[in-house]
Amino acid sequence: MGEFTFMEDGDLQAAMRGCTSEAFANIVNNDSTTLFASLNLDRDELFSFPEIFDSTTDFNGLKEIYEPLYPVLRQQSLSTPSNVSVVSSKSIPICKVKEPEKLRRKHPHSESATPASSSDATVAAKSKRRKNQQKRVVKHVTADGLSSDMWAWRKYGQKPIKGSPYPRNYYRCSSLKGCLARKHVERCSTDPSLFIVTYTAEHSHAHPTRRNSLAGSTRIKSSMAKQATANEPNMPTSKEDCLDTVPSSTTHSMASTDQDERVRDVRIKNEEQINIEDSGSNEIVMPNIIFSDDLFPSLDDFEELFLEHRFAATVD
DNA sequence: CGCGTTTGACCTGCGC
DNA sequence: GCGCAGGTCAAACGCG
Repeated sequence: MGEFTFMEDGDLQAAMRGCTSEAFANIVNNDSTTLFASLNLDRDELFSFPEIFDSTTDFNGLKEIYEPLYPVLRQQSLSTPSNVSVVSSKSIPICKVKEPEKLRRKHPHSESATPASSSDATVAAKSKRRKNQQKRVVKHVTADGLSSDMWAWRKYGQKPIKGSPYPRNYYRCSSLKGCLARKHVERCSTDPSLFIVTYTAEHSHAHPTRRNSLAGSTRIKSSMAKQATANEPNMPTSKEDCLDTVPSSTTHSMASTDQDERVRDVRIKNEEQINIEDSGSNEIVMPNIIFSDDLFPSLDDFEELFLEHRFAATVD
């Protein structure tokens, strides 16, 4: 915490508030110089705190990033309702996502679509939300992340997507007949190691028990992983290879300890709670998780993630 | 036999 | 109104 004494809380808050989409775009482009200019920050000053910029590709990195910021951000969130964007480590992979314009058309009620001018307002007024544009949860996950989905899904369609070399797969919940939950999975065209998973509607039934769902969905998972890696010559395609992609927390879960199960539950919850109303133009990719910029998790969400991870780390 | 995927056809929303 | 693209349906087939 002492590392931040150089910066008054107000300065930090200003910096965080100043992390607009423009600044975020600079992060996306790894343009730190422009980023610091847009944030009105001294680059050298910031780089004197390497823990902020150290390579972090796991949740420990998230902890390292967020822990020093937490009290300040928490205070700010309590005092001001304004949006807060948290600067991610520059080493966290960033995935440029879908066409913003198209998304605005499809999700005219998203914040990013707020008309800035009368002409924009006209355009926005012309746009109509699709009938079935219900609440959506967009996640970017790795192949491992795909395997950790505890729901039972049945594939009902596949479509080639314009502009993407990879097809989109459509799944519906097969745990209960009549459940309206849907999801579609497509490989991120800019980062083939990532998959864009979009959930629509909600399950009309309780979450299947962990063990049962694992035991009952082995076939689903392996086939999903197989599909996920289809059209990708560098990815494993055999069933054995696919099983290799299942994270250890899942593969050994059948005979895991309660401690393991608790940690796994925290990890699963971390993924499940990234609820996004509409997808945005830019997203920050965490390991198995990606946040849309205009849907950036609220500070409360981040706090919960942080506390849960802290707990998980303690258990570990 | 039950439950899964595959895949072409069909439906629907949206831009022009 | 037309065409395009995304989303869904359903028959055929495969697997355990």
